[in-house]
Amino acid sequence: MAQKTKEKKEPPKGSREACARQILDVVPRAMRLLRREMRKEAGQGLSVPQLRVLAFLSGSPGASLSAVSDFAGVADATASAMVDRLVRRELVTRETDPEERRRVCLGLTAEGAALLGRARARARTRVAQNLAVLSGSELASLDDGLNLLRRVLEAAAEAQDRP
Amino acid sequence: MAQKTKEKKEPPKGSREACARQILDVVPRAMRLLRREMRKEAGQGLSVPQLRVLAFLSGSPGASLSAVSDFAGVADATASAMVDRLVRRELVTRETDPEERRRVCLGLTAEGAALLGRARARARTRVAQNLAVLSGSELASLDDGLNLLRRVLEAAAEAQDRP
DNA sequence: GCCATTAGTTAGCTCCACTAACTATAAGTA
DNA sequence: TACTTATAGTTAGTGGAGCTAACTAATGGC
Repeated sequence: MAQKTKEKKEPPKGSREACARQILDVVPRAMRLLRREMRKEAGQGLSVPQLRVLAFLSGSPGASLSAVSDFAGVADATASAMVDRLVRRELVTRETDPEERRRVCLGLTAEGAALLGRARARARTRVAQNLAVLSGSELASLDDGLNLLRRVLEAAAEAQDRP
Repeated sequence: MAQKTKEKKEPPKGSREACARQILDVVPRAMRLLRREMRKEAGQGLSVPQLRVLAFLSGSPGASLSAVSDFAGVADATASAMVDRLVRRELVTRETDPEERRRVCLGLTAEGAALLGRARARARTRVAQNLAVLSGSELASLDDGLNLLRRVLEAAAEAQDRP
């Protein structure tokens, strides 16, 4: 019954372990591709995390730093440094909230918004070009898979809050 | 009526652009999860790229540095530094090939192989736990999607060689 | 008024990744 | 043979991402 033939230590096909193995293999590769596409003129000097932060701020103007760190899934200090780099490039505004003076109000500058628009569109286009090797139905399958992966990530994020 | 009401500039559903958008969103999140699972006792102090290099050397003993950089998809200098860190931790052996004295022969030490085995198994298990939220058929769909993504990555890698 | 909590920042570390410049070996060629 | 070119790695220098720990400053509760 689904007994594996003890070839090394391969997990049974279709199992969670096999899928985990796939994730461990494919996700880092995909991430590398994204980074490289970003660096190659697509991202106008923005890193992937930076693009993500800009996109977040675009959708949540006035957000606090902890909102950013929460969204990005990194420590406060990391988010602070990331935001600081963006502020120095004048892509993001950072001012203390008049009420709640420990809070900080983040937002995009005009330049930041413009750059986000360009970088986002280009990155998407570049990735889309790479997707040309798939047929329409394959594209749909990939989309389904990504949605499932998203669900897994959301569940994992929740699980991390209350372990 | 899954017709969207023209919210901003959403690309048509199921298009390559929509899928690219998904990838841009989901892959970085997934990568973050992997990194964190690795750091949290799963990876015994190994980073994701380090684990990947060890796994590669496990399957290709005697590989050269350029083989590593090729596999990892990074510049030679990056691979050299990565390998150097592993050598300093005594997880990897590095000796010059007697024939072809500019070449280098890489391999795992016993400790490296043991650590790889542990870290790999644990990382897989941790990720597999997160997959528990999916049903069997969903798991299969995710697996399919990952295989498609893998194909895209391979095509992209080839395209990068001759642009 | 004091104390605990909360929001961010700073400092110090490691790793990843890049480019450019360099060394050393090998292979080709005049 | 000597000169040149190509190949394999390393070194140096830069910058971003991520972490923890320790700190400042503001708020809120008691």
